[in-house]
Amino acid sequence: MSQELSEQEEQRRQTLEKIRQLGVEPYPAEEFFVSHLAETLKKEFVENQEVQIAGRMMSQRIMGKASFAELQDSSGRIQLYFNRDELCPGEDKMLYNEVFKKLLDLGDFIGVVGRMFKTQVGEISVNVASFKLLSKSLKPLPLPKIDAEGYTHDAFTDAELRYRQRYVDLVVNPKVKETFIKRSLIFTLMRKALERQGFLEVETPILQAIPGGAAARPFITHHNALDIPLYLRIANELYLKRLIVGGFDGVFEFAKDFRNEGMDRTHNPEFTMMELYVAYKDYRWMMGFTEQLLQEIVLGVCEKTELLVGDQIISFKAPFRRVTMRQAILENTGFDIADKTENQLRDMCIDLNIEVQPSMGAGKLIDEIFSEKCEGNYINPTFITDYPLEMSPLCKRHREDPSLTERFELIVDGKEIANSYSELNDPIDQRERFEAQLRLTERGDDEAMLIDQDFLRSLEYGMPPTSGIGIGMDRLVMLLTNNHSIQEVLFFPQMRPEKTVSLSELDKLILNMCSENPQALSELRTKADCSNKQWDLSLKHLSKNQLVLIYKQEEGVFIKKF
RNA sequence: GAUUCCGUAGCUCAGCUGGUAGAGCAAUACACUUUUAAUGUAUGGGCCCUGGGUUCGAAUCCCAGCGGAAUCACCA
Repeated sequence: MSQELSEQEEQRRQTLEKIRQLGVEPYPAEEFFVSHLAETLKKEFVENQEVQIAGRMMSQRIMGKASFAELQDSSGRIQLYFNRDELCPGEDKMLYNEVFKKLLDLGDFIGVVGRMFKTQVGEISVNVASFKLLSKSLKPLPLPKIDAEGYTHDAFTDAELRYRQRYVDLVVNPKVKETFIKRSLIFTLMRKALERQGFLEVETPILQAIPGGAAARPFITHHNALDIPLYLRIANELYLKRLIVGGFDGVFEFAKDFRNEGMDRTHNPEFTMMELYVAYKDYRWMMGFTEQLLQEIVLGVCEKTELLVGDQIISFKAPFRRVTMRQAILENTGFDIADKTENQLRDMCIDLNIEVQPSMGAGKLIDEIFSEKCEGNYINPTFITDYPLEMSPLCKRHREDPSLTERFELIVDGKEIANSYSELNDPIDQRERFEAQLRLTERGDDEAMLIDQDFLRSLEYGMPPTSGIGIGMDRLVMLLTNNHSIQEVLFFPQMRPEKTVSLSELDKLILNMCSENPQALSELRTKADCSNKQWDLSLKHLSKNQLVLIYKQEEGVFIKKF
């Protein structure tokens, strides 16, 4: 697909040619030895030290026989000083006059050998003795500039462009890079903490025949050889529990899960969840473990337990507050949900102006009340505990109240960050709960769970008492990096595909002659003044890009706009 | 899915109640040996998101579509 080139892109291609004509390879193969990173050189300045550095040239200030440029590597930027007569000591000033001044463009990768010095203004710089083009850039980058007062001008801010072309975003917006470095650090810290406990990192299937472990709509795909539908996992819970049955004491997985639901600033179709299962523990133990884990991670990432999210200060200092679901609803609405029937709960929802559907059971109704009226009010980390039985089909009954379960969710900044159970290990109870879910499906709840027979079989062999937790990693990263949209913490958030249809003149001509009303193809052919070959090509192009529809009927072949 | 806002040069944006497309940065050319949002002079660069309509005339008004953002709904 040949896209029209802008003037600057044409110029850069011409420059590329000139470089080749000079005998310089714009994409050399060999290694360029790098001795230092920009940031280290600035932090540990040693006058006259010889260094070799590489990166993108991000600015150029040419002043006749001397010039300054900025080199950006993975660590940051450092200034380069090019002096014509030092760079080209002999008669031939080509390298400076031609290659550096004219043939290098902003964004090009160069490697530089030189010595450290400070300019008169005190800026740490590299006095370049020689340089080498490492890779030519053919597209101009957006070039935000920071002025003396620290204000950024011409910042590359268009969210659509930033997400679609994250590589550009990363080159040009250092804050974005920071976010992703922090993301990685969060994963590393969590992994280390889990390994320190002796837990085993495992991998379980992403393609599942029965999508279980959560209430959500799955993506469906198809396996050709087996000729069966397969689902992208919505959770890995049931597999991790099988491993506990198999005799591991603690297993965890950083799992990409997939849910075929709406997209907005807190939901991406694929997201990352850390799930952990520990044998012989209960949800109370897990609360203690979780608050220690999070406190440790927050300390590691932010160097303190308090952090600014939006305009609120959130403290991750353990212990976190613990509130039962019943208390939470009582606190926030004045209603007591204890011992209420489904109908009473439904009336309660109506009183609270919460929309209800006939498919909703008692559990779902309580969940609605909580998420509508309570969840948003818990800003500091809070464990909400003891959820109603019906909405927690994989969770053990509460040891004191059989209508409740031993479950908690961790709410921070009004949003769920983690969900945890004393896992249900009674196979008969588990089968009944699945069957209850099945009845919900029949009532029209398309998220209720299917019965995973093999999982039940594994429970029948016996699973030790186990506590499990799932932590929404993307949301955790959002919190710890103070980003309020999930797209900002995913390198490549899901976007609608770009329409990259480029049409030839003839394509456009034919397209303009078509309308939503079908017309005979032969009629159109006579109007279009072109060769048969061009005609054929254009039609194929247009129909391939779903711009026109060509179809056959008894009366002949017809064409219409899609 | 609903509502609101947005789509103009490589980037950031201006362009009023319709009348020949603008600025800064970037680009090109020239000058300039410690500058730093370097500077000075000159020059080039636009399917004004797409398709219809109204009009003598549309970047501008109307309709539809595409893409994005925000809010809500759905949803962990």
